[in-house]
Amino acid sequence: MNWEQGWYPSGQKAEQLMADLGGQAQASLKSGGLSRIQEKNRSLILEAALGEFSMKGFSGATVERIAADAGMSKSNLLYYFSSKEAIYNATLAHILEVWLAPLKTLNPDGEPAQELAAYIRQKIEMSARFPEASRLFANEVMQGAPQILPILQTDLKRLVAEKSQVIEDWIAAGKMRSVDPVHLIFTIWATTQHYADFSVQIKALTGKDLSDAAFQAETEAAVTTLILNGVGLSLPSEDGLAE
Amino acid sequence: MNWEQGWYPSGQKAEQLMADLGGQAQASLKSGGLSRIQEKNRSLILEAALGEFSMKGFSGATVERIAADAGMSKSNLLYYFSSKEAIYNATLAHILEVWLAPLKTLNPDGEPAQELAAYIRQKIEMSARFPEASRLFANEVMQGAPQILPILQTDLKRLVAEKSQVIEDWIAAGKMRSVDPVHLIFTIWATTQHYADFSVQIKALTGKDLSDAAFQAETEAAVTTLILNGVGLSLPSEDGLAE
DNA sequence: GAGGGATTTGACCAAATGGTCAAGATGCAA
DNA sequence: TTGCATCTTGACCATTTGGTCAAATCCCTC
Repeated sequence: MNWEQGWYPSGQKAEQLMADLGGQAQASLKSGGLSRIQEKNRSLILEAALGEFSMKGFSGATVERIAADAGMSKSNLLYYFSSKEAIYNATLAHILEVWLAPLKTLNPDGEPAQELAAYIRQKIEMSARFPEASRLFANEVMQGAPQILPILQTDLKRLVAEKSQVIEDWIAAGKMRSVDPVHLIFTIWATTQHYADFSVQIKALTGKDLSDAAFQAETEAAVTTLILNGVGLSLPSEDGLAE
Repeated sequence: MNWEQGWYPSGQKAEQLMADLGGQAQASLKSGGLSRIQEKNRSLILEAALGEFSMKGFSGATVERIAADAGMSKSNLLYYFSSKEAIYNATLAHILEVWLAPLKTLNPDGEPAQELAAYIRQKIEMSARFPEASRLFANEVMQGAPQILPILQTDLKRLVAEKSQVIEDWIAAGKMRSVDPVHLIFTIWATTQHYADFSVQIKALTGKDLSDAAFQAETEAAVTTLILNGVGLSLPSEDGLAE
């Protein structure tokens, strides 16, 4: 599979990618489950792989280093995952679900201001807690999404369409200013993920990043205010006074 | 220089990085200038390198491929640039100047709405015309900015501080809502660059990207409106009616 | 505690890749 | 044209790296 030269996925969908994760190393254990050792080692590997892939990208990461980080030999790692690409896919699948989860919670029956604020809060929380996941995802997409393009085109597209409709409905109901829902979603993604992906730059310029709780709160407030105002909304402040 | 393992820059500043670009391959030509052949080949190499580095990242790009894209042998390329790292640095320096230029045009004496709108327009224009530059920059920063961290900490920090002051002054003059200028700048960077860096995802979801003139216009309008409203401003619409 | 599958590893291999070098080709000034 | 510096390249080298394999060790069941 000619990865380096620009390999393109063969039509696999989210379910299949996810399945990679749960599948045993090589059809072991008569029962379908994973042994305790397998469970532990796979988890160690995925954690180490996330660190390496997010920091160096696919090409820059080495199997040897991932193995060392996971506390085992390269050979042993390749006993659990058949190739570097398999580790990468498993890592990607592992984070994708949790990464896209917040958008799913956008509730059509809620109030736009509350719902959008909650979404932004969750996304910033994700950027603060899982910056590596954000960078891995960014890396994958920037390289042309060779692995997850089909997922973007199907599952994510469906999700975005669904939530765009929610926003359209809010607009139609006169609950918020008329904006293109897709651009609104892109803006929220861009701003919130920026604080994870560019944390080094942010730290170079401000001296802080999202690992600082105060900075996280400040960021959340700034981004939330800006975007809510941007779509003609505002959040009731804590002491009950409109801003 | 142990790049792969996380090489960190030795305190070079923008001027030095820039100098790399203009310096001759190996102290040729009695006069300081570059020969016509040198000029042409360096330019071809930098163009090819931008394409490769932005698409594959530093590790993923190969000298051989860059040379092929530039229409010459690997050996010849290494006659003009002493190492892969040197090509990378030259490429980075080459784009950095133009990439940061728009912010410098923010005029303290202008009106906030006009000035910010113009800045956003320029940034989106950059993302549309030079998406590779955006991706190269994003890649570099995401990997920890090993080459340009000193520039971020000095030149860029100074520039951001200066322009933050401009925004503070606008706020103090009652010309716009009180916002944290740094977060505003980050938001503008994040949103505008997102359309370049994540163009594959955007195309997967919308069917278009900034290479489509109509989509570019639509994006510019959406982002400008959202951010200006976000800071309590609005642009007089073309037909003279307030929106 | 014996047997057998599961786990682990070091030795090894082939391909890719950054870089060197000497030799040849080309352009240019006198 | 001649001579010299510039330019170009193929052959070659050392290292890195993804992946294989057979042998050992561990773990669990009977």
